Amino acid sequence: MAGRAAPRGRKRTTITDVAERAGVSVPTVSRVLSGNYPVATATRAKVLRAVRELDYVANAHARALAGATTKTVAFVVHDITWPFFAHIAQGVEEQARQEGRMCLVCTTQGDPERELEAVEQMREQHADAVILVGGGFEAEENRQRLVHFARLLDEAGSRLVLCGRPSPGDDVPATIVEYDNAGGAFAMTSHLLSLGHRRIAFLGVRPGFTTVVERVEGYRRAHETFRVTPDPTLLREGDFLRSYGYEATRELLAERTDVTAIFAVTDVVAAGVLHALRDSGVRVPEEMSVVGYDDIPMTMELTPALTTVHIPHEELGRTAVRLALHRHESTVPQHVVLGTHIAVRDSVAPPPM
Amino acid sequence: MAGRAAPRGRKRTTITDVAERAGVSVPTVSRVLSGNYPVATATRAKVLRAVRELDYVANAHARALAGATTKTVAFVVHDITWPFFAHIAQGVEEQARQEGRMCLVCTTQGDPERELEAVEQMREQHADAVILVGGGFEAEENRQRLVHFARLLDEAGSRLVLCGRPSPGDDVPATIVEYDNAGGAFAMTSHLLSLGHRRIAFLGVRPGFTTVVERVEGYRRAHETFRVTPDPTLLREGDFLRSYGYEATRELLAERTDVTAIFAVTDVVAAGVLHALRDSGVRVPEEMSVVGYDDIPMTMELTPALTTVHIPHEELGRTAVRLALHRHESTVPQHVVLGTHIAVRDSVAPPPM
DNA sequence: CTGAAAGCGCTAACAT
DNA sequence: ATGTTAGCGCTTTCAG
Repeated sequence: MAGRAAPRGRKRTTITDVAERAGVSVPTVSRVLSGNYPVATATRAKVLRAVRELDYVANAHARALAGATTKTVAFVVHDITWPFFAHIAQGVEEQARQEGRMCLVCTTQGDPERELEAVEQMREQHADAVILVGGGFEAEENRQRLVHFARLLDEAGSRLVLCGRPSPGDDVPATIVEYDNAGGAFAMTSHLLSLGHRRIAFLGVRPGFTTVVERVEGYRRAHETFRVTPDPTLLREGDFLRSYGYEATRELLAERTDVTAIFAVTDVVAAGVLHALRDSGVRVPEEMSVVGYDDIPMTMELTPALTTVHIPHEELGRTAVRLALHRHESTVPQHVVLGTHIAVRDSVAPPPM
Repeated sequence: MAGRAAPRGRKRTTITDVAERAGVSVPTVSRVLSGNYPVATATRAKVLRAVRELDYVANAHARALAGATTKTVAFVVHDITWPFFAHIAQGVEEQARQEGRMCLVCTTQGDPERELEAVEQMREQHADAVILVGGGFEAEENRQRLVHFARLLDEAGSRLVLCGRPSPGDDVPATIVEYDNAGGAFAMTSHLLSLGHRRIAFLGVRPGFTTVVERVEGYRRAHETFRVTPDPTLLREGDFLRSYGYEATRELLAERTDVTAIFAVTDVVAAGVLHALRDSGVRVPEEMSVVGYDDIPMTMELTPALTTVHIPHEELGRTAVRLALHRHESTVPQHVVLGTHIAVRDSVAPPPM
């Protein structure tokens, strides 16, 4: 004897039960359910009735093992409660469903170790695609790890997708779906510069963190274009927390009075900035302009409504899934950059004086 | 011959490859990896080395099929971009990971049909638990469907969990994790009544939708307790959208002037309410008190900061997973109601005059 | 159009 | 402590 005693879940109805009840063979049931093979109408009817009567659903694992595709897409994010990720996840889920896939999620809380574990787990699950969402650190070690994952997944017939993260190198079997991160920051900074702002603080620099690096680059390029030399002490290091925006702003105000605009690395940080300015009695935008990045719904609730850079979150997610699953079609590119644009609201004005 | 030609993904490394490379039998590799069986140290080392060299990961499907448990937990939500759901999801994910499970997500956009499909899919996946998050309609048909699902999942050794939705009946094999929805509304309404408010509008009634029904019930009970008869025309039907809050408030203001407080069914609706009041020149809280429900982070950004009912989102999610997975332990209850409480902020004051 | 037979990769009794 | 064997539930050649 072999196999094991039913581990806890007792009798699940299997395809054999259906076959017996319908008075046909197992493969016939399989054919009816797959629907990709000729089956007599009467037979099909018998089978379907048995299926219904028994409340049968196929065992996805058996199916996957026998060779049919997995029908799952995996996505790995830092934190699903951050609107930035939630909205991308939304796009992923939508497209996945449209393509007949289920979604596996993993959150890493920004921990590279957990990202690693997550990818391993996804590999075990044989997901059709593994989508890594959001920025990461540029360290060579990370880059190599990504390349390695890309190859492993590729060999296994799956696909690594980097969504909102730059390519780890040419010739890596991965799908890259970026948004024009630097471009958005460039446009926003230009917007401020063209209004006359010359001392624009950038809050939330994180050396080596891709997302931020790109945003800072856009900030710099705009300054160059306007032939303005940005004051390096105006670039402040920080994370993505609201509390950071608050504190950094208080410090900034305590230190100097020449700043006329604040570019927060994310909308959430900008919320903290606005709060600090209100607490300090600095009027926005009359005395200080404030801008953010991401365009999450909350920006509408801020006072004043926040001018920010719009990212096509849902489309990023949808595109990630679509490109990965259709990578074998010749018309489907494997590296795209989606556009960003400024959403002008009420938190920007020309500098005072 | 049988089996099928590798469908697209070519050679995945299997346990057999590892066994060969390590010079041991397949079950030995299995034992090393499961770690629940004595294995000679030297053998273990050889195996682990082979695993590393080959970048081997076990095939989750084969494993599941052979009887080991699935190691996945599924959750079904309306919309992952709603903070209410995202935060519960966060708790689910956290606890699932802690219990060594992966997470499957499905979003239904509130469509009962899609909820049905989702549960079917989850059944195929043999998730260890299927967590339905959020309210639903009370229709008898839905109730029966839930009971049916509960039984099917139970028979299959899985578990239906209702998170933030009342029990569909006694004697149903399901885990219920609620929050004190009516209690929160009761406390909030009492808060307003005790400050002297007598005309409290409730925006967002949805007949038959569990979440709302309970909130309205709390509203009513509080009125009874204060021996105030609520004006039925003050209960307005609507959905969970910000735009509804806006429009309903404009209408309300156009119709009558005696209302001194507005209870919005959710914080998002409250955001619309506040916006409408600002546009109408009604000061909050001096001329009108406004409260919400859910306590999502955004409430801090509203002007004024919103007084609302706090729901322990993360804990709901964590509890759902924990209770479901440990349902066989005698100390683990299968129906809990987590507490809610008011979070007092700046949007409430005594009525004018 | 349908059934018989083989095998996907793994785990769990059964023997040593 | 390790190898042998059987089988999880399904899909897929291959025969008829």
